[in-house]
Amino acid sequence: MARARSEERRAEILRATLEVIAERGYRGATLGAVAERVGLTQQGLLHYFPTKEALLVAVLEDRDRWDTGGGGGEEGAWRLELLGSLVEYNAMRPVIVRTFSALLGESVTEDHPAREFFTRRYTQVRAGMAATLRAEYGDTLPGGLSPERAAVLLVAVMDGLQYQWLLDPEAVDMPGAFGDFLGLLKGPEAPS
Amino acid sequence: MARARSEERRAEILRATLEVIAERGYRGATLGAVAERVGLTQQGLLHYFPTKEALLVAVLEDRDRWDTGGGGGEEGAWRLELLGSLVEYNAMRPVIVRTFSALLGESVTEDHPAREFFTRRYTQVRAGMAATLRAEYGDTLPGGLSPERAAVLLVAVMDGLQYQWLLDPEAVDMPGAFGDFLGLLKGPEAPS
DNA sequence: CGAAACCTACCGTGCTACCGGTAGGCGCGT
DNA sequence: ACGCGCCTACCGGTAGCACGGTAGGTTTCG
Repeated sequence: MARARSEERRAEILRATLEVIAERGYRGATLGAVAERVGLTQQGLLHYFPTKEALLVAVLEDRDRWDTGGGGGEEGAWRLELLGSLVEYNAMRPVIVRTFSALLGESVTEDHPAREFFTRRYTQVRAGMAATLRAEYGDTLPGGLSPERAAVLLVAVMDGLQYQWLLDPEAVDMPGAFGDFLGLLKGPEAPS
Repeated sequence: MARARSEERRAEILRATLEVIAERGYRGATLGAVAERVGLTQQGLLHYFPTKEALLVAVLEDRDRWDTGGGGGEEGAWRLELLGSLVEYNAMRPVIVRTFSALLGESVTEDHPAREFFTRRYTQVRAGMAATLRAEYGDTLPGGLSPERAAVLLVAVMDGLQYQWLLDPEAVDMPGAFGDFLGLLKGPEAPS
């Protein structure tokens, strides 16, 4: 029972950390703020995660499990049609989007603990997307690009849209815009 | 001479600030680090810019002048072909790209002093792009999108590519990828 | 002389992290 | 059955540092 309670606590803490990072970024986040949100003192929090950085990597690993686990096949093999739904899903989870957009932004700075994570993650995701595209369209997409080159753009559009959407949700229809892009990739439809 | 020297100093300071933000982000940047880089004490620095935030807005205004001034017409009317060159130019200025990518990332957090700047800036840039696209292609792009919808994607691709490129410059050919996207926008070429 | 351009000294705050507790539960030997 | 010791889950105190910012000088130049 104590063990279960402990796991539960850790999950609470991770959720709270996610929120706090969404609000202030990693550098702006403080152990005290996270602790307060789960009803602990800062010292109690450090009992579960020995350092601030440990907390961050736990959040990152959590995410990693989540979207390599739910993604279907082994190497992040998203079905192409499902990508649109993913974006729609994200549009309903602004906190998570904010967290990872903030972290991505910070991660390009020096010695940031999330940098390696994101670097590796993006190469994986690009490879996965490229594989999916190749499986679906062969070596040349309808738009004329190779799967690898299209994959870079696909990822770029997803990230870039998130920033515009976070800054001004009213002005940017994220899922719609992503759909537009998918349309471009698929090339000009023959009939109607 | 003192006046000239002063202006010169301020320019030095802004350049140093840009560098420090590129390395540590705004929140991670410290007045001491900026001061050291221009050979001042932290208090000497505060003589020129009374607060840390004043320093940031100066950097932002500087950028604003730069790329509304150099952009050609009034409302950021970039010629479409020049966008490719801009991306190539950026690929040679990693420090600036890093600075603004880091700031963009931070700006989605709460109470960030750059948030309003980015929000306004993006609406402007989108509008400018849309105007350019409309001038060049009319109300429907070859790819089938309206100028406004294409503008969102254009901006998203530029930003998204920057992050991938900053994290792994070897793996991502930023100008090439952007060229690919422009190709998609322009739709399938008729002849060859 | 007077203003601009600094510097030295200092303050208050906030943050991470360590040290040393304490309270309760649980196994274990006798 | 029961007490002993250990483990988990915390909290109070605080060290140690870095940061942003203020106050008040001092040099330097016109």
